[in-house]
Amino acid sequence: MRYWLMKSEPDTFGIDHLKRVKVEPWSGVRNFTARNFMMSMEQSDIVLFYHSSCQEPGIYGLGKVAKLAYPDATQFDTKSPYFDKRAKKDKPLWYNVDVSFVEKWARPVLLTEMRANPKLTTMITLQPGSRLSVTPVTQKEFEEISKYNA
DNA sequence: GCCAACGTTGGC
DNA sequence: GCCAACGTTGGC
Repeated sequence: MRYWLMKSEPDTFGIDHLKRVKVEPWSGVRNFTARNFMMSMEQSDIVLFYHSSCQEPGIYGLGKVAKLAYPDATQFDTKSPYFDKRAKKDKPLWYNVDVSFVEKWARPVLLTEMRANPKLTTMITLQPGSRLSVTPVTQKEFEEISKYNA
C-alpha cells in the first residue's frame, strides 16, 4: 500500500465532485513523470486529494486507486482539450487510473500549514518549483498530514 | 493578472 | 543530440 498526492483545480474537479460521482477516471495528465507515477500505482493505493489554483490550496480529503492505469480516453477524442494526435489506439501515449472517493476531511490541511511543518519539508510537492500533478507521498508524511484531522 | 520555474517541442 | 523558444503550472 502506497500513498500519492494528486492535484486538481476545484473549479474543474474537486473533492465534492468526486464525492458525488464516487469514482472518476483521472484523465488529462499530460506529463510523462506524472503518467509514469500513475502507471506504477497499485490497487487501493491511497490518494491525497489536493486542490490547486484556488483560494486555499491544500489537501481536502482522500481517495483510493479503484482501477489500475489504462489508456486515457481523452487522447483519442478530437473534441477534447486533451486530444493528442500522436496517440494511436494500438499505441496509446497517455494512461490514467480510476480514483474512488474515500472521505472529505472535516478541515483541509492547507499548503501554508504543510510548509510550516518541519516534518513535511521532504514532500515533493513542497519543493521549490515543483509542479508535478501526481507525486508519491511517504508513509511518514501521510501520518503527519493525518494528524491534522485526528 | 503576474511571473518564476519547469517540461516539451522542433530546428539545426 | 543540443538548446532556444514556447507553453503551462500554480502560488501569490
